[in-house]
Amino acid sequence: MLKNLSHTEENYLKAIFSLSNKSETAVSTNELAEKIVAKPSSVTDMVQKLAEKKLVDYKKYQGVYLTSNGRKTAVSIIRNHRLWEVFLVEKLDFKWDEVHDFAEQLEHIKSDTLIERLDAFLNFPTHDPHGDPIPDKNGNIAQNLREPLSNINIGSTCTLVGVNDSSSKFLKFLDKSKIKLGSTIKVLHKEEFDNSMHIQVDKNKLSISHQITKNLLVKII
Amino acid sequence: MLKNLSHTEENYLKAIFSLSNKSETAVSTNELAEKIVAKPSSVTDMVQKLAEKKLVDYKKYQGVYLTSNGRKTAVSIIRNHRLWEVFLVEKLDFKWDEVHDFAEQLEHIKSDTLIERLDAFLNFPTHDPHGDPIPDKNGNIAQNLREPLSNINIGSTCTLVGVNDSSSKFLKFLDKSKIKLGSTIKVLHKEEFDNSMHIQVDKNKLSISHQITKNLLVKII
DNA sequence: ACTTATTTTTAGTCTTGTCTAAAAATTTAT
DNA sequence: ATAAATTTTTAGACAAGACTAAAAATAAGT
Ligand SMILES: [Mn+2]
Ligand SMILES: [Mn+2]
Ligand SMILES: [Mn+2]
Ligand SMILES: [Mn+2]
Repeated sequence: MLKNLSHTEENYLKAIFSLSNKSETAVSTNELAEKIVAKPSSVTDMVQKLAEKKLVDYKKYQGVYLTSNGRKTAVSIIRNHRLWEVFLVEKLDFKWDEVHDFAEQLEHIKSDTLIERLDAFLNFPTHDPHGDPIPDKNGNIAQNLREPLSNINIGSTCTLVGVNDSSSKFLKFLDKSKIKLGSTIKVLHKEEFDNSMHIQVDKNKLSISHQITKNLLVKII
Repeated sequence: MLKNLSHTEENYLKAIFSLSNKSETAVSTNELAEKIVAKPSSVTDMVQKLAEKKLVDYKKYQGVYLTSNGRKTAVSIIRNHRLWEVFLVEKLDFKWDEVHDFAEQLEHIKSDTLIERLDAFLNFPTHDPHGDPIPDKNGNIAQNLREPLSNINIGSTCTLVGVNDSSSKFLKFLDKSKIKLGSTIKVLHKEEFDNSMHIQVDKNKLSISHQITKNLLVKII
């Protein structure tokens, strides 16, 4: 079913998947180049190659879409990535800000059965350490309804279920502030002029900038 | 300390290491080509590249030796390989004949701390599922004294501690014959004309060919 | 010692994935 | 509607890693 692709090809598919989730329109050469960190000319080359392999639909100057096969491949790699991240945090005691780069390598391990065994070993987790849903083996992704904390009204209470920014810096800041997945967050006050918020996280009260609230994904209780 | 090498370069170092353990002399281009499954001309190219990187000592027509750095790198990859094999067997319930190809990929994961965490998670195993010693983090390899069953005299009793052939076919044959690591083997009879042996393995008696006895590594009790 | 046979190296080519520079298409601005 | 700015594609080049064919060095056989 799924072809044998190079790490590079797989990374392109993953990047196209993630960009096409944001915009719903075709992914442009330029944005893909920025995501992959390569020149647009290189992207054009690769995209033409992926089109030949029927992994993307591509028309000159019109950007690129994943085909059904392309999407399946991308989702499978994301499944690998997130399961390995769970393994690294749950079993090897890494912190949630340490695992992404390892998973970036481990996601490319070619495995018929390995990833299913890993899934079972981890007790079929539904979310990775950053709150992102783990696609099931058929490629279905649970769509959790979640929105940035910045959208939440004063007085409402919600639970932290994810983050928009998985950078080590951001995650370490959250650790320091004792904000973690599952934390109960109550919006105490919203500052008009800079959109900062005063919130209560579990027992603690603190103020956080708009920059932060945009990147905290919550579910209203 | 250890450079960033391609999978290919690492595989060459591993191959040179394993061949130079057998022969004690320089590794020839031809035997390396056979091991790697590539043409001798390709091997010459790569060996010259590794020599530039000071990972091997190489003189035209004289074969190749690992430098201290080359050996360190090779041993580190072997450590990775064997630890991942333990993980796959102990934690993911794979059989000992199923893990080699996965480990062949996993051994190349670049990891400062990952492999040390894995080691701890597995409780610092000393041997892989095929009885091969796992190098410690400093690159020291326990030299277990072991010899082929074919060397053992009639009447002697020994323990199976390793195999010379880790192919799936051989390992499955051993499973079928209820011969496993740790089994007690007593040599009941040696057939002169074909060097086959009649042995007792734990409770069972059976006859096995020279082909088999050469590949069973034992320690006399 | 000389001739074969074998091993090893060189020379030249190919594929993958990248790059720069320049051309072409599209979009934006006047 | 035309010109200017931007995006995207093409053309040509390069490094890594492999290959084939041919040359050079070493080893074996008489
Ligand atoms: Mn990640
Ligand atoms: Mn990747
Ligand atoms: Mn192995
Ligand atoms: Mn390998």
